[in-house]
Amino acid sequence: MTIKDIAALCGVSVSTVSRVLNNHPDVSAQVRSRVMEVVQANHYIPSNSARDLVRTRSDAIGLVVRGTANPFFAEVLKTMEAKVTEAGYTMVLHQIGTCGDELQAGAMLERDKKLRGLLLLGGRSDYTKDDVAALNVPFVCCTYDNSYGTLGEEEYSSVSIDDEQEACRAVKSLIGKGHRRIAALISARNDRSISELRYGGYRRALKEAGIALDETLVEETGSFQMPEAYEAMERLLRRTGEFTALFAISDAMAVAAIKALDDAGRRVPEDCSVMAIDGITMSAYTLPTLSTLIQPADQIAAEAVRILVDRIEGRAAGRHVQVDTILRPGRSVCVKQE
Amino acid sequence: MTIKDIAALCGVSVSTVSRVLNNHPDVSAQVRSRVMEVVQANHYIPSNSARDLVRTRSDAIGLVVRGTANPFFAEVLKTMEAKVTEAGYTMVLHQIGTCGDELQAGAMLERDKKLRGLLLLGGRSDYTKDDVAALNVPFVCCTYDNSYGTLGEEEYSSVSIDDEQEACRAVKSLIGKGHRRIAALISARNDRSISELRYGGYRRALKEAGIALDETLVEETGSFQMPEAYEAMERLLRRTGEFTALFAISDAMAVAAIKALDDAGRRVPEDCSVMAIDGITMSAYTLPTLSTLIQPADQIAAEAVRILVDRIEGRAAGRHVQVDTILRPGRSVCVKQE
DNA sequence: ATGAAAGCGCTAACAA
DNA sequence: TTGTTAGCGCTTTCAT
Repeated sequence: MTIKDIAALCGVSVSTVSRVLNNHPDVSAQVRSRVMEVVQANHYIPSNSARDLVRTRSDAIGLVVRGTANPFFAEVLKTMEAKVTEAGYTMVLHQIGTCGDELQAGAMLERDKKLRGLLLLGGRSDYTKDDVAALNVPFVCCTYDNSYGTLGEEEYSSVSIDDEQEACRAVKSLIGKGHRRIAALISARNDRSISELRYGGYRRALKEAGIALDETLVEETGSFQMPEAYEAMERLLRRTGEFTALFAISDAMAVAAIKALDDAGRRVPEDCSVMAIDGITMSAYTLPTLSTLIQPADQIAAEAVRILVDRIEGRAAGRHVQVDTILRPGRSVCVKQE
Repeated sequence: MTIKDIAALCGVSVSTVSRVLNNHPDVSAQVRSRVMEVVQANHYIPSNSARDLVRTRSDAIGLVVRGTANPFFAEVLKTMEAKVTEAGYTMVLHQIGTCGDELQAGAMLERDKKLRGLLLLGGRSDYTKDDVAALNVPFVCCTYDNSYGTLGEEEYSSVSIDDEQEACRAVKSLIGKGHRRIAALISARNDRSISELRYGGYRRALKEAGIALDETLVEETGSFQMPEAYEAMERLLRRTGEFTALFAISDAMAVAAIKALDDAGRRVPEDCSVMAIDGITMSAYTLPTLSTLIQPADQIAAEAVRILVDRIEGRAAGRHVQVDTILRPGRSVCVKQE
């Protein structure tokens, strides 16, 4: 069933049908309702391929999300959609797996949907100049920047928290409670991800407090999933129990770690305080509730859209915004017991 | 940059470039590498719109997922993708919001991507004949069936758990531990969703045990989110404390309820046992770990793909499979205390 | 092994 | 207000 069939069925031309379908004003009410009737009756749906192909320009902003599982992204996404609409654009969402290439996906979307700009959520931090050459529209990296890459400040935009700084703050809050033996649960020491940045903050906090780094207190999970975090925590506890606090680079990992501690007979926070970064909804409903630094999803989303729209409309060059986290006190941290 | 530009740049015809891009055999190695070179150098990406438009048939199976937030869907999705590939098809994923229309989205995908079949994950349970008339390929409803609709058994396929039956089983397990005052946390009594089905199972379990239904023990959350579940539990506790066990229709709701109970000074499971249905990863890492009936994601996914492929290849009519849940014992249930 | 040309379904000039 | 028509970028016969 094509637009031609509908036209024939109605006894009008394809352009008239097209006009009805696209809400163009100059169609008589009679013809309009007759066409709609036939469209409904035949369950006709226009081909987006044909539409996209013929349209030379759209008001679409693309959002490429990497990693479906991340609950934090769901919140960001919601606000982004609202802000994009508010700015008079439409949003085209595209999800890819953890191993997908967000720049390639973005380039395809740009091509197919004639995008005006691109929002990248949860991507890699090591783009090269050649990588981004595939993109011909402005783009904003959300929740990460190009810390490990070769891009100049002017060549892209970003909105994120200062991962190193905030991790440092989290660990210092633990130190402020009298803790000096502080373990760390990270995904990997050198994976060019957020983990590496936050691990750096952990090390700086210790250093600035005059505490020597003890590598036996650091455990790598190899992923951001709860089962792996639980197992890593078991390994750490098997190796040493010599710590009174734990810093985890994500909420999900912290919650799994709390269970591992509990299973090993160590109460949280009495025997071990636990502090994390993320601030997802779930960790506010677990027992004990998690003490964490919240990444402000709404603010990140709003800022990202604002920057992108500014760039699209020619009002700005590459801009880089770092938003502050907000401390969400839970019940997983207490002052060091004697 | 179009295929024409690439052709011109290489000094060959568009058909030759097309052949290279689609890995057709009859192109000389020389020409092939030259074309690839130019494609790379110019970051050329073919237009999917144009491709989809001209292709009359594909090997694509569409998957429409309703509700991004659901962590259970992520697991199902993964297995589905694997099974679809294994069967020699490619998968096209399309996510829609909770308020989106999965049948309309499916029909669009079918049109655009020339689908051979459709997998529906997390949709409504009340399709009418006219609703599904928009679909011209076989489809399988996953995690739900058409309990409230008007479809005949032959008109569609489904893979799900028996929600009423499994809820009944969950509540009976509580009764088996000596509980008779069992509260229920549901999303709504009559929302034509899984909640209504599971609430029916709750009522039947009570009835078959000779326990009168006490509506004051039933609380509606109005959503499947944790904050709403927590608030609903607070309302319930404010109204009455007269129960020794709680049945929640989902894991996430149960975890939030446990916190509400804890905040009200009621220990789980000593003062109140909690039992749910879902079996998501998260609830195995909260304290106390949740006792729940697991929906076997892998099995549901595998079964759904198998049925769909059978239908596509003409080997079967509408088929309806109900898979059993698996009890995952946690620490949230114990025998009734005196 | 390569090229020429038709046409997928639609929108948007341009005509009438 | 309505119809005619030229492409959008690509794949695919059919020639060569």
